[in-house]
Amino acid sequence: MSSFLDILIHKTEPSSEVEALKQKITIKSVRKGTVLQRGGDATSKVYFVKKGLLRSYTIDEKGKEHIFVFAPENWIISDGADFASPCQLFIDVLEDSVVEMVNKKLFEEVYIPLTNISDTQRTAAMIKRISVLQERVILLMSTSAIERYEHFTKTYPQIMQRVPQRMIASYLGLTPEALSKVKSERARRI
Amino acid sequence: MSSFLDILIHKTEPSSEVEALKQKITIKSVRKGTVLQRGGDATSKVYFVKKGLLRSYTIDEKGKEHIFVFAPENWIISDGADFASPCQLFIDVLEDSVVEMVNKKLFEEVYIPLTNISDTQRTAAMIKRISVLQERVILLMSTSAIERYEHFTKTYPQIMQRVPQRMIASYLGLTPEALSKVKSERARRI
DNA sequence: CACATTTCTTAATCTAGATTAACATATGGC
DNA sequence: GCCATATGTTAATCTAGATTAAGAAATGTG
Repeated sequence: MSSFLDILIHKTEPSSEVEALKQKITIKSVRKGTVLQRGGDATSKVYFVKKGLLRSYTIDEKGKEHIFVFAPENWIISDGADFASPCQLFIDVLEDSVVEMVNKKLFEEVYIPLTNISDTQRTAAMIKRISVLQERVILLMSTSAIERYEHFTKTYPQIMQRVPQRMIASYLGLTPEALSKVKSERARRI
Repeated sequence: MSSFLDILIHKTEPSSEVEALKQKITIKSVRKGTVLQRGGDATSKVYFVKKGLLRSYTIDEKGKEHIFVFAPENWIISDGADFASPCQLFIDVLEDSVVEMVNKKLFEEVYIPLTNISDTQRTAAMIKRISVLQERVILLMSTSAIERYEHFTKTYPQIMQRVPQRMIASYLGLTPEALSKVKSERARRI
């Protein structure tokens, strides 16, 4: 995946529209702990992570966080809700990062038609996304805590090294104590 | 949503390609109970439900079914896995139905570029899909059985009437007994 | 209609994971 | 290096939902 600006720079016929769009894309260094977007915010942005690590999450009525995704280098992160509705997700910064950001509405309406990425490529990317979410739903419905943990370690070994265990628990739909327990039970069994 | 054939029929400039494609789309009446596709099958199809009701689901190692989606009239149903990998889902028929079916690879490679649906429309449809899956993941991670049930009754009242309660339990990630219990507890509380 | 099959409910028991709390280790800032 | 804060572990207790089993209600079929 190329960054937003990379794609625009390589656009074959530069036009004033493309130039105007480039102006709307912000590059920003953001420090660990910065909250970029809150659940309930009216407008939402799309972030391309050039460097560092971001996450998206919800906070339930009891104040508990549930991590939806981690986004390391070269990932895009945003609220998946259609932009008509207010966003569901918080997005914040887990490591000092550099991100490109663009308004989501702009992204969907202008950025996509203006770029050279083919229809097919973009469709393939979205199908991939849907496929990952499908697997996540199936895992949540049909597997135990330890199975989900083992799946995570295999699927995202890089992220394992970079986030505290309690956040992996949160991604898996577990409390930190439960993950700790379940890991030590497995260790004992082996 | 129009059916596959409807979209092709309204294509502005008919061509031999479009005609060839029409030949590849099958319309079929299928009886309740028919299994259209099994998890592990190498190739997968995309189904448009003209009439009736289909569902997709996995079967875990213990033989337990987990329903992924219901698809009533005018819905599209297919395995969301990218077509490189074997399919994860079973698809079967819950009510005598009429479906249009097309090979998934064909659908992605040929059908999409040949039709008049704009890029933007299709992108919007996929974003909607992603948004629904995002909400499903969040619900599975952060809410109780009864909350998920109440959300389902509000979101899919039509489906409520048409499928046995044990299938709703399966969709919610519950056993039928648990759903029955949780419903009667709520009824008592009110 | 009668009988078989599927579906739903209730109740008893069990268990994975939550909750609470206390303590042990890191990690980071001054 | 010292203290504060964030993180991880363990253990005791609790609980939502699973499992098992049995019976009741509904639905379908000859």
